[in-house]
Amino acid sequence: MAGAGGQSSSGVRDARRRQIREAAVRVFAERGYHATRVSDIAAEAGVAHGLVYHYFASKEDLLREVFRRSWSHLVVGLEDIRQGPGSATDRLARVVRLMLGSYRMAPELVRVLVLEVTRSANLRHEVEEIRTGFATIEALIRDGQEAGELRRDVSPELASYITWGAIDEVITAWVLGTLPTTDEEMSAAERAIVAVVGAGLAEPAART
Amino acid sequence: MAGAGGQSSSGVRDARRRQIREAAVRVFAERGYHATRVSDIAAEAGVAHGLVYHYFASKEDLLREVFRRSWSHLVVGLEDIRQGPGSATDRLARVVRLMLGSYRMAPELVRVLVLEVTRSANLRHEVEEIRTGFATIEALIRDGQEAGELRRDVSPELASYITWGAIDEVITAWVLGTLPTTDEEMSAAERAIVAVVGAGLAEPAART
Amino acid sequence: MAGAGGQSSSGVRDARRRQIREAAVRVFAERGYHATRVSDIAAEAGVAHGLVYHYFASKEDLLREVFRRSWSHLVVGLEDIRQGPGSATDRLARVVRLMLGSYRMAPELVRVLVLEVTRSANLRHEVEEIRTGFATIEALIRDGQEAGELRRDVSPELASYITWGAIDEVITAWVLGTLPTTDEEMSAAERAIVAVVGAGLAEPAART
Amino acid sequence: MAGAGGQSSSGVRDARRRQIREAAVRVFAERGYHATRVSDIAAEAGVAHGLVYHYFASKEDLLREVFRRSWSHLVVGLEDIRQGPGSATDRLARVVRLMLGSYRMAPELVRVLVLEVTRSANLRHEVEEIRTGFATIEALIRDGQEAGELRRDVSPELASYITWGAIDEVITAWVLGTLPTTDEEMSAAERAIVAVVGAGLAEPAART
DNA sequence: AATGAATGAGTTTTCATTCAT
DNA sequence: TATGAATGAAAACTCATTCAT
Repeated sequence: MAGAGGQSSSGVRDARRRQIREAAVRVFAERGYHATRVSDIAAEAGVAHGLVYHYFASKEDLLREVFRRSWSHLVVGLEDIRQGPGSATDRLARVVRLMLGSYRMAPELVRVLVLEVTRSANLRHEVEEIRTGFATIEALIRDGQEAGELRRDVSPELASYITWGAIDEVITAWVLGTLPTTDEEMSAAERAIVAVVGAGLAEPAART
Repeated sequence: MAGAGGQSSSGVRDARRRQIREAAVRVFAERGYHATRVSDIAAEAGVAHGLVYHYFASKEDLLREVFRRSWSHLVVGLEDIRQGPGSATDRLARVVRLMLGSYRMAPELVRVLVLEVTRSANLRHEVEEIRTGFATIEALIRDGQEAGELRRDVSPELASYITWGAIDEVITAWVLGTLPTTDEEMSAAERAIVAVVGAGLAEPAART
Repeated sequence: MAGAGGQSSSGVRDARRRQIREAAVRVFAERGYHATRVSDIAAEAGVAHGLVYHYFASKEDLLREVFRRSWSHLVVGLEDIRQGPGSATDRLARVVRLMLGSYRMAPELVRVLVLEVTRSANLRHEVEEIRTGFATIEALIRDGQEAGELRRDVSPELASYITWGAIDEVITAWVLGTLPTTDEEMSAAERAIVAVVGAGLAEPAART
Repeated sequence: MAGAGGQSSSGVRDARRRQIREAAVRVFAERGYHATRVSDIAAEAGVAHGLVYHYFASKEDLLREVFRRSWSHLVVGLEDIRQGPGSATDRLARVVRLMLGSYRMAPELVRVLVLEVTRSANLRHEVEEIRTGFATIEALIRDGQEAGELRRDVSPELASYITWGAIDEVITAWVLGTLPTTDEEMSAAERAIVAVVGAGLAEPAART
């Protein structure tokens, strides 16, 4: 009984944490981190605002948690792609698809990641974690260079920033509404990034 | 004589405005817009905080002013490049140089533009103005496509976001300290962006 | 039980609101609305100043609330008198007694009403509500005229302003300390107003 | 020359004082004393706000000055009436006419006197001076009682407050716009006050 | 005398966080 | 676990007053 109780209450605990976390994502996305009040999050989650502090140490901790949860998910996906099959160009294309796809799946979450975490000066530590994502792309590009598929006159590090920047800018444009987000347009954006970055990083001899 | 007097007192006013604006840039860059107190700006400028309100209506107004001043400068530079001589690829290279160079000239200012204004949800109206910069790059790319220099299978609009994203990401990395900012490294970054975006947007037949 | 709980917690809320409202009355009366700081009110109520904003939207809102609460009480009393028995002169006397009596009961409150609300240009909307009180007196006087008890050569509207003015001036004098407020003196003032206004408004034929 | 110069500059000084004082009256009337900024007054007068402090010690001093200037004018008028010819009732009528007439002449000024000075808790000293006005009316009424014209069962002091209150309330209503201010209506109000207060204070035997 | 830039004390208001229940 | 009342630090902003020119 204690065990079951423990489990079930642990499950309840997790459900509550999740409920609050997801409410936070929506409100952060809507109003921005700084303009969001803890009571807004609580109201969105349908709980008393004091309860937020049972589950999270602070407002910043909540943002951090939102970030970690989703970011680690992305990082795993990127690592899978890097270790997976296909040419470097194919795998880069898959990276673009993963990143842009995550916006399609959870635009509000991505909005928070893009507008709040990535650019926040306070979340230096988290920004470090973002580097993990870059590092995976960087490794993927280095692999491609060593395999003779990708040009070697550009450092893998810089190449990863350029790739990431292209993706990030498009997502930001979707988030801010400066690029349309119909399925058609989103697919076109995906193809455009793949085409430009693919050609831009390809070994000259290998360019189509 | 009255005219001269008017000018000189106007000059004093302008000098003060500028003094406060430049102090604001430094403090915004150092601590971020939200974490900056008006009294920090006043202290940095060496004036009483009340004086800030003599010259600017509010803290947000100050940020807006900082943005407009510097942004319009950049926009003019971009437009000059677009209308200037050279192949589309040459002019794209000049765009990259202008943007990255502005960071070299005034890293704190660019930091504010990049981290605060560009991503701020409150400054929607200003974000609109940012589009002007994109539009110029877009026009430059369209010109290149029509001249047969640049590939036509990517819309000029998306191409401009990709280009901008590559530039923006590198500047952000400089600002956040995740990429080194020695002269050597900054030049390497410039060459990398020019190389990758240039090749990525080039008409296949024209690729070297 | 839930109901009782709801009631009691609502009762706690109401008690706090009341506690703060009554503290506000005392401090407004003591220092005047403009010179009163929200923190003064909080201190008088023995709570943190932030709590004031838990219960009232702003300092002005608090004044408005004080006004509405007490004014509506007076208006009800006036209306009761108007509809009650007795000659018009008797009922006018009762009106005087009600108004002056309210000062005896809650001099601080009346002081706020008289010095702050009634004369404030900002509370125009509330000044509208004050007209309701006048209107009741006006109706009472009109009734008296139609019954042949009161003179008809003075409009009921002007007569109500004159009556009200006599009452208001005496209360103001009490508030400002320019007339003594011993029981004896207050009764004398009441008799004086009743006598003068009564005779002044009486139908000539009916004058004693 | 020195003498002439002194005179003329003294005349200039007086003109400036007057210019600022009259501007202050208009702005106080428009926005109320507390809500009026010194710079508003300066702007209304068309001078720099620093200049206000060359002529007046403080904002409160300015209000005090406005009050004294006009109040002493009224007090002189009241005293003239008291010492003048006619029955007590006639002279009371003249008092009403003087007071109401002053509103016709300078409504903004009267508005300041009525809404700001008379009711201000800060201007205790000035409120004392107001008593002078009451005292004159009180003396006039006492004279009438001693001459057997006015009833003796009401103290002259209370009678003066009642008279004053009737006048004050009507002026306040004009100021706040709750009574119409056409010539016709203003004359009707004057007649009403004279009729009611006159009959109310008359010796019973003498009532018409 | 005149200007208006400069000062800074003072006030309202917000909101993250704590805590009694 | 859950509530929401209570706290108080912190920050933007105002404006009377001073003062250099």
